Amino acid sequence: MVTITDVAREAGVSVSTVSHVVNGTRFVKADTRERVMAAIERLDFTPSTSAQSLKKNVTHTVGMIVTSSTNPYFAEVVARLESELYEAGFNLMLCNSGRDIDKQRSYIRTLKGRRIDGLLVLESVLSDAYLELLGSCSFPVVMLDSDTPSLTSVSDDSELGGYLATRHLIEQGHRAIGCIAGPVQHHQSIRRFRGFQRALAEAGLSLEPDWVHAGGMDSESGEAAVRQLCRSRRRPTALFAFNDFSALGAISQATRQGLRVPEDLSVIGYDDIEIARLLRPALTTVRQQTATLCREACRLLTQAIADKRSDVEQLHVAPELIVRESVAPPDE
Amino acid sequence: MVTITDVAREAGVSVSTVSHVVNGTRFVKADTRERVMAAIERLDFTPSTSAQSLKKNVTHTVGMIVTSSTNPYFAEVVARLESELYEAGFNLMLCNSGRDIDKQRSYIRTLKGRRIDGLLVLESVLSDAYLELLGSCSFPVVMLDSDTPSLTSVSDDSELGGYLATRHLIEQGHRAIGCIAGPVQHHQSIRRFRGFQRALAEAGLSLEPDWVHAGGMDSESGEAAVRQLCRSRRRPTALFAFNDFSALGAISQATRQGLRVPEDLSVIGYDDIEIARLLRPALTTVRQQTATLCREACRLLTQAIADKRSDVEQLHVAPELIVRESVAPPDE
DNA sequence: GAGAAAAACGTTTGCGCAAACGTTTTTATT
DNA sequence: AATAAAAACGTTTGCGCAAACGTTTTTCTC
Repeated sequence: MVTITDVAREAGVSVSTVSHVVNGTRFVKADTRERVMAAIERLDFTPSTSAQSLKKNVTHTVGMIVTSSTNPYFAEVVARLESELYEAGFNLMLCNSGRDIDKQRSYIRTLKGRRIDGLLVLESVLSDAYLELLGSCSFPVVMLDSDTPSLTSVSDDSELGGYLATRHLIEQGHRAIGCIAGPVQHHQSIRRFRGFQRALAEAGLSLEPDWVHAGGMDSESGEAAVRQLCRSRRRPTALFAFNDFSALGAISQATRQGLRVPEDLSVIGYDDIEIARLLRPALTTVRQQTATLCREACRLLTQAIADKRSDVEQLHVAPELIVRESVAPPDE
Repeated sequence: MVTITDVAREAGVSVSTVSHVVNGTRFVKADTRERVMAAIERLDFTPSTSAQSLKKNVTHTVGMIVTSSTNPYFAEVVARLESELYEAGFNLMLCNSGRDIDKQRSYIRTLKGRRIDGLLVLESVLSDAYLELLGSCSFPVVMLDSDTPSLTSVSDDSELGGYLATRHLIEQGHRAIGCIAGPVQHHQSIRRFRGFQRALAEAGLSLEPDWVHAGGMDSESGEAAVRQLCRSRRRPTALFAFNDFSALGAISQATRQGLRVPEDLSVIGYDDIEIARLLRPALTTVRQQTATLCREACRLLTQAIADKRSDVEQLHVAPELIVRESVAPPDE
């Protein structure tokens, strides 16, 4: 590898001058500067980030731990954050934890060793052990979509989202409303459920325990939910699925069982993934303001990095109801 | 930050001993080793990767440049590769190029500076300038889904995939077959088109120029294709969309125009994204063997890194036809 | 044209670590 | 008990770079 010393020799100057030309940290006479730049060009010199980091104690690297970047919503968040960070001069180290505490531990160790400047965490479920690990980090940490009191976070306001979705169903005339929730540890799912309850209570509707189906936020749980509901005596006329995937599964299974959506069963989702608008019927859903969410997360993180402080802050981004075709008044 | 010197002082040994304990590179008496490990634990010491890299000239880092990781197929590839690399002891630096040559150049510069051990590239379109940049890298490069003669690559055998898709349509009795292709520079699209042509020729069918719609491999181009086809005098009875997204768009638009799928129009996609099986009708498509593809790419890269050589190699992975519901015999 | 000030560059150190090279201590051998 | 051999650890250098500290050269000033 070409080093700064090679360049200095080639240009007939000292390493110091090369360094100052590269970094613009000291005045260098025009023709000297040009000689140096020519040498850099000729030798294809790129300063070693490792050496720079060792010296300057910053790495311009941000770690990102995510449960699994295959989930389209997660994938979008990752891509957006990467772009934002690039603009801010940081590179992204991507880590898929797969919800495995050993991998999480291992990644945090690695990232500590790499002396990352900051960390972003996007996980649907957080264990206590994990939170403790995150607390032990000497760099700023920003959580996405999970408000943990001890850490800075930026989240979709899922309570509001759950409320908006449910109220929409109620306004369309539904009084028998079920939901396809996520796992009980899933914090955003809990918040959506709270919004769901609030809207029901406000409308004086009771919550039928049989109509709540806790699943894994995937299409399978949507399918399972519909299968289960069809076996019960009374069937809800509308379903609030806590993400678009389970909504898809629900619609898919309903269609297979001869139920028409939305005539026989209305379904509302959550997330507004790209294909939501492409389905027939197009999916009515709640859209997370991903762009805002990511911008804010990036802003909080880079600011904490720049200021070298990190007072805990909890930000919420309001979601938006997207009305399409999968919800209609009940047929009665 | 805690350094190896701090640990040495805390444990009452030399830095050398600490280093050897950490790396297991020399025998250390059991109780000395325990003292050192206790000190490491107490101080929460993690060796600085920057310093190690500077010394050992390896970074255990692999760069990955991808057009955009939001695309679900790309997202899956990224996630899989990250997992494979993690197993092999590497971390992933994710870079979204957005097809912008300036960003590509900038990322390659950064990655060179970071002295990455290897690079993975997943781009749908490659410019000459970009290829030259990639050629100038001193670390091994593995391309995904784009066979460029000068670089090692692992690709889906899209010619075969295009052939399989088209032959399936023909076997179902279709003789009027159109396609929704990708942009002309898109190499995988070109290969799919070649397979398409080969299958048609083999069946003695002619290729109707009006029935070929070149788009952007997104849902919009699928919609546009169907709109265009419906305006032409004679309409094909089947469509081969070069990816699932454009198939989705096509089906969505066809439904809107009152065409039933598959009764009035059969549609076959490519990729087999997760939701393909959830649609009604479930999407008949060609599945890329992503797992194999990623495993092979990772194997080639890590091997090239380990061997410090990199003889160019071109690998192809055979895709698989997935028959579902969106293709049926024509109605005549 | 002597001295001071400014301009332009050079020498050297230390960041944290691995490992080559060295030293000391212990154990075995006679 | 003297010596050799083996065991266990220490000292030091250099990886590539930034920048503190220094030096030399040039330009003013009177």
